[in-house]
Amino acid sequence: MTRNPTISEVAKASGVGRATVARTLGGYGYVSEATRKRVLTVADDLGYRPNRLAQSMSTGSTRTIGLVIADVSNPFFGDVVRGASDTAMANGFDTLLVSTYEDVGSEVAAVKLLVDKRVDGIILSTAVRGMDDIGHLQIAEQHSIPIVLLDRSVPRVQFDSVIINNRESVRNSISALISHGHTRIGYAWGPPVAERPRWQSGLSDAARNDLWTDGERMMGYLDALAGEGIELDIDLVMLGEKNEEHAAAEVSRMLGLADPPTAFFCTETEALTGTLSAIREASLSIPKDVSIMGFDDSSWAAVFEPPISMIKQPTRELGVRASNLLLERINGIAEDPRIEELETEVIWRSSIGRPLHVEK
Amino acid sequence: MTRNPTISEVAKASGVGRATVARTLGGYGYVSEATRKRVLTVADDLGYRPNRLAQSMSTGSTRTIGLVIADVSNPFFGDVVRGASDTAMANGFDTLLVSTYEDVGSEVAAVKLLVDKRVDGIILSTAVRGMDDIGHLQIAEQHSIPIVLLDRSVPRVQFDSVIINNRESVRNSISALISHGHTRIGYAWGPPVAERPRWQSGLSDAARNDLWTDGERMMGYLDALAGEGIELDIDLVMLGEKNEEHAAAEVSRMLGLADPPTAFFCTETEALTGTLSAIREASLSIPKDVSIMGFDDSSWAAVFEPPISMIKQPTRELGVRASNLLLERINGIAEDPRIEELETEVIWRSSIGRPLHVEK
DNA sequence: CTGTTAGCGCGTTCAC
DNA sequence: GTGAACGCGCTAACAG
Repeated sequence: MTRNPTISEVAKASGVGRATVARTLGGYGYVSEATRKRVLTVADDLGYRPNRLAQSMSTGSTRTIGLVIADVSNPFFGDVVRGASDTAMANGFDTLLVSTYEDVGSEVAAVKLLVDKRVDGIILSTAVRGMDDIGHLQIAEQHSIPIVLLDRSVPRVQFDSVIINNRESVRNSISALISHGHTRIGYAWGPPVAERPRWQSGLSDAARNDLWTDGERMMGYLDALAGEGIELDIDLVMLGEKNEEHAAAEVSRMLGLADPPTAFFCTETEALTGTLSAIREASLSIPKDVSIMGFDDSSWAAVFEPPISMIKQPTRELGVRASNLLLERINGIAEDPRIEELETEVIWRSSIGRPLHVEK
Repeated sequence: MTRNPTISEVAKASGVGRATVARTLGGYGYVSEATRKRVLTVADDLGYRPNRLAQSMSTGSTRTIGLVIADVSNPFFGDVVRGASDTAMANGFDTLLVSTYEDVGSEVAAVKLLVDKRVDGIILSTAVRGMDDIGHLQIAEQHSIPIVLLDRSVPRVQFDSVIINNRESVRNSISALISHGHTRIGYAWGPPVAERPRWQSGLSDAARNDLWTDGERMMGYLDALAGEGIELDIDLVMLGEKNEEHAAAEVSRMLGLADPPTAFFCTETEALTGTLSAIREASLSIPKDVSIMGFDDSSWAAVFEPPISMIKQPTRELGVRASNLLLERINGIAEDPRIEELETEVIWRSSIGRPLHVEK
């Protein structure tokens, strides 16, 4: 009848000491079978529920991991979260989720909060780029809370990371487009304008290495062009805001060029829908007039008319791996930081053809 | 240099009592400006971080809410989670997320866990149907942890709930299809077979009222048919497993009937892609041969050929409202349980036409 | 204004 | 086998 029976109420009600109750309920130490039974039934009758907060206070472990990502409502992250939290849960951990919307300030606040809540570890898809401050990562480290980086690494520091072979997969796909005869390939979307000097020519690979997912993909595009001796035409790269509307506008712009693209490579789902929208608007047909290739396979891509070729990421697996790395760290398996690079898979469908007017 | 400076280490280092430090750091009570400054800088130098666990232990509040849903990787829930957790975070709460995959056992475990972790409230998209046990909801109640039901209510008990006007929106859309001349309307997908006797004729509305999202939608379908004097043909309803493959198989089956459907209503995204896949397979064209209507608008539906008509739910708003209701409860605003029913919006696109062979 | 002290609920050592 | 007692870090009375 009391509202939140504690361990000592159970003790009182069953006529034993608190420690005995703690032992039976905790399943450790010696307890006579008789009293064990009794305590158990009494606890059940009283509706006893252990207070995990108090447990955490004395054990120093919350059995909770923090998951900091850009945006849960983005299908990519939705799948990542699923993989990560399922794996965590299967190991007795639950997950505190925070979305940062690519805002470094929010990320810093989130990590601090998670540290304060004493999570046992953090999986982080960081918003940090280039030379941004990483004090929050150090705070976690200082509290010996392990961090695993997901989808985006921070080359300056060594953390366990799980990433995708972005650069290589884009390079290969673009090369394939080129071997189909395309030389004018529109690209939606590119990295932030602020990073432009970094991926454009004149930088060492080492400097370029401190790039993000989008930077990596852009590098793949550049690699492929360079490999085939095609010069970069910056007019074919979408810069600026990253949303469907802007993608549509930029693709429209490109289609209006004197020498328009005969193919488009889209690095995200929204970039793809924006592109498709612009192509639709221009009454062009795929793949007769333009070829299309996207990133992140979705079920609708297969039923689209025509079905769209996609680079498919092992999205859920990304989360699973991150959780596993984190759990190993939490369990004190202290090796050197590991970086796992997962492979993408290209799903060829009929959205790719030969350009109408092959350049001489 | 010590690893996790506590409040008393800060006290020692700044030559004052623990309480004074607690007051300055906690920002309550009186502290002279001079000592305040000193304590603050000392705390900063030491890299002091409050232990939220300890705080929660003494205040009895964790500033955390639990969010129990079916599946984060489902775009619908992804958006719900976004709305709910953003709203919570804006109010200083973070969210513990658990997916149940529609398994009641997982749900029960999740709720118990959240209770044990002493979350301040729970938002629950329950897997409970019909007369399933709801002991876990009572456990939470007993610990005076408020619960807000989301997307699915449990009519037997009174909880704050945020739901969609499923029945009405489906009824209206089906009626519209009928007024276009369709009388054979395929339905993918229906409620579990086990519930069949409940939504089929012969039951009072009260009994039917204890249905789920899918049951509600099915009722809308039945309402519309009944309103136009069309008899239910159970062959036009997809039952059984709920996934894309089975949807495709069922739609193929329906298309093979002597008197096949001239329109399809799809209650979920996967049901829709499965349906589109089957239609593609059969080389039928939309809307000439068959009309299509879906639930849950997605960005690709607008760029599809032809663009697909959709019932759009205020998905994110669902999460926002749930959070707001929960926060009000947490803040002790104790009114009677409220049920908020949100409106859907129908987005008419060109996937709907007149049937080729109008029934006489 | 400031320091002392008693909890919060549980894990755990150490005698009995 | 079992119970008493201390500590985890912090909040909140209560004296001074």
